[in-house]
Amino acid sequence: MLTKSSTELVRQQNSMLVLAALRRRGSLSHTEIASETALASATVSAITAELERAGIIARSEQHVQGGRGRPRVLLMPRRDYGYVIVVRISSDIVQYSLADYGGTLLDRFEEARNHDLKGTAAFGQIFAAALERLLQRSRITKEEVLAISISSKGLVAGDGARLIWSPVFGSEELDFQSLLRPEWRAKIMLSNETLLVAQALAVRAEEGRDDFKALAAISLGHSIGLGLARKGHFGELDVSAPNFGHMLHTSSAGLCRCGSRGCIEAAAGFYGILRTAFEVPSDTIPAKFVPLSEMDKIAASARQGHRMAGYAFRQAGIALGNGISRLLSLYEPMPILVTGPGTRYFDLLQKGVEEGLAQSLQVRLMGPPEITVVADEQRLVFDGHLNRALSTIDGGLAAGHD
Amino acid sequence: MLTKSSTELVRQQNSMLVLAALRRRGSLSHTEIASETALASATVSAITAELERAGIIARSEQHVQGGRGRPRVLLMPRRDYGYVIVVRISSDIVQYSLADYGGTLLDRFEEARNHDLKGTAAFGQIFAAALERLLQRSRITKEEVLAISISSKGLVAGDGARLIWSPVFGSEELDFQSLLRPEWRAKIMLSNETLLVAQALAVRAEEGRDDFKALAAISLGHSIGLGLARKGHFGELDVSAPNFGHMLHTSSAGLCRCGSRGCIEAAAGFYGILRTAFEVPSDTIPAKFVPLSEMDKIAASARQGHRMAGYAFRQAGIALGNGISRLLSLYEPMPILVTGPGTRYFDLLQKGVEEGLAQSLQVRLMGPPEITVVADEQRLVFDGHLNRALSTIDGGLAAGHD
DNA sequence: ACTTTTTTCTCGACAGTCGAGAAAATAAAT
DNA sequence: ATTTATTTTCTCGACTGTCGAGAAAAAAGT
Repeated sequence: MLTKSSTELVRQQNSMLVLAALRRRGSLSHTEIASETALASATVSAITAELERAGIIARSEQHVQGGRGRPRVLLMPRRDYGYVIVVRISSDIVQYSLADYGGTLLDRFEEARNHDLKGTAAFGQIFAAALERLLQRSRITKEEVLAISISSKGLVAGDGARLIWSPVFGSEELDFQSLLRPEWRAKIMLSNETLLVAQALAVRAEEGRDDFKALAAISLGHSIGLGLARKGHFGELDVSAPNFGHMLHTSSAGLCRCGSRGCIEAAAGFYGILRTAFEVPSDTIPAKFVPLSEMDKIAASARQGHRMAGYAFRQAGIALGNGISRLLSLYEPMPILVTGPGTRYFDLLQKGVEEGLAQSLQVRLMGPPEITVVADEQRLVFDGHLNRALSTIDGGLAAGHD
Repeated sequence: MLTKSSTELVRQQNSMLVLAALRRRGSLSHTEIASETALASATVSAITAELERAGIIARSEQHVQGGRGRPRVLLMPRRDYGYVIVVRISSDIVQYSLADYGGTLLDRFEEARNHDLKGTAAFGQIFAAALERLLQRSRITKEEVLAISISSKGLVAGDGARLIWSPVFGSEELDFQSLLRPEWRAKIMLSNETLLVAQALAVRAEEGRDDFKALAAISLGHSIGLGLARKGHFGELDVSAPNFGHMLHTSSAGLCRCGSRGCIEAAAGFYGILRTAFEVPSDTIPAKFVPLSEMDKIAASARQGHRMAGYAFRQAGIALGNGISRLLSLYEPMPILVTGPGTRYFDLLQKGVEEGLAQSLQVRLMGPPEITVVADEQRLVFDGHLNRALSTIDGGLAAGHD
């Protein structure tokens, strides 16, 4: 059932529109906002006055200039309105970053993950301590932090705060909400890493052509991640991170470290490729973590014509291709963007991917999807973090009184 | 990018709300509308007055009564505001129905599909002629028809007017928009049949509990259909019909009549089951159409312990189970509702389905989905038709002037 | 100093929702 | 028969929001 609308909601929506425009473009003048949002000049005045009064945006002093006429005065988000903490949890390190409300990076440090310390309880302590350290280094109080955006590989619950399954902690659930709630008033956001990649790529794509509909980001590495970004009925971006890596590929295939058999990851993840290449029995997990150098060696021998190594990459490609074909069968056609450390072997995977794709009616009808390799996954993840955190902050601001 | 809002849009949204409430409940009084929509009484007055002036709704004469106080006067959609034509295209017959704006069925007839007459052109002629006949029988003009809602099994294009692939016409595309556009001013809507089932079931589910999130309807028969209904961010119902039946099950499996190999349908559709049961080579399509009596015989022998017959249903179940597990991997957990003629063999399929489901991490984590058999698919399809057609008409009415 | 140009701001008109209370219409009580 | 109580519907004024037009502001050219 739909929910009722009111004049207040109109203002809220249009406020968000103005804030989003400022976010996209950094800073805009009164007239630019009007043309960007299609709002009347008078409305822009009303909204910006309100936002300014609330201390959310400010007018820049030096009016940049050229031609004649009254100089434009630029409006922009006030950088000191608050702060955002971004945490990227990966298998070997945890990266903590601090950014301001304007989206500029203020501080960053990394901590190696201690693999001896098992369990979520221990991690929780280290995590909380690191956040404290981040505050102290920049002399910021908890109250000034508006959002804490955390990412990990794995499966995130619908409420966006609980990590249900992850390669790092297995199925031991990790609830960041309850971990941080008492002390922090910031909004806690937990996202799958590849979801953030999809978000960042979708924002980029929207800036270019405006016929953007949907895209899928696939991250290749030790595990296989999928992020989906689709434009909803009302023009809003709808991102999700389905459990692609552990979707069933073939029941006859090898054991996955999640405990099931035949997951995509078990064939296309690094350890799966290694297992096939070295002809390790398919019901053993060869390594907790496969260093890139090891993968590089297998790739090199594959490129020199080594049979099993080539076969391993080929099989991985087929698993990916089949998975993508199923993805496209269950969603609409969309371009595929591939990131992650595994992209350096994409030449070896490609033929298998094509083979795996060709088998389905969907691909025969619609043609194969456009598959592009995109570099710099870490940058995309961080961009996605900021994007998501800042725009939900803006949403809350527009909604609550302001 | 989001789009701007305005006070007019507010009225539009709230008008839709009122119309939707009247649709759901048949007829409501002023106060009932107010409580149902959470709108203020004054607002309800304004909106209903407008709708009444436009001839869309009317007050019923006999005020039904009980207690004391001023009697309530009931408002309801005016049945003679316009008409809706519903066409269900199935492999053997085409059913034409006429309903009024109030949603009551006025006329219905069926025509056997002539299987000798191949091709979409011939079908187009027969189709147009049948619509004319439907008008004449009830003495209605084309101008009074507000929507023509057509359903078929198969794959419908995103624009909701073109049939891209269907078991009936293969990949010969059928564009109902261009077929009917010049003469009819009605809105042409083409939907996958199982999508309509999902729509109808979702509407039913929403009436009961209001925590409804999503559901999947699977139709078992000669082909396998999937309809997905999910509640969007703004409370609206988002239905789609992905190409589930022709999603890849296993590349090693049999030939599908779509021309690909290993589709779910090729294992779980009637002809697939028959093929396995009779050990027909897996690269031949045994029959264009398998009569139910034939399937009943196979089922009977399976229930009496015949090995290959039981195996065939088991394999079909596994294909379904794997498919559902993949569906749940790529979407969120949701209940599965099974309809169609194939449900009479569900006892034989069930064990295979469970086996096929059990193989994935998703199911291990979230538990197996709730699977329910729902009877009377044809009724659901028709309900879905009316629901969809009438609510899009209402949407257009609220949007355009009125 | 005056004009031109461009941007920003302000004012009144208009569209919508809401709460409160008036008006309407009936049943029960006197 | 009249009054009272009760319930529903309708109406009025206040409030919030958007919009177009034009005034005010602030610079550059003449």
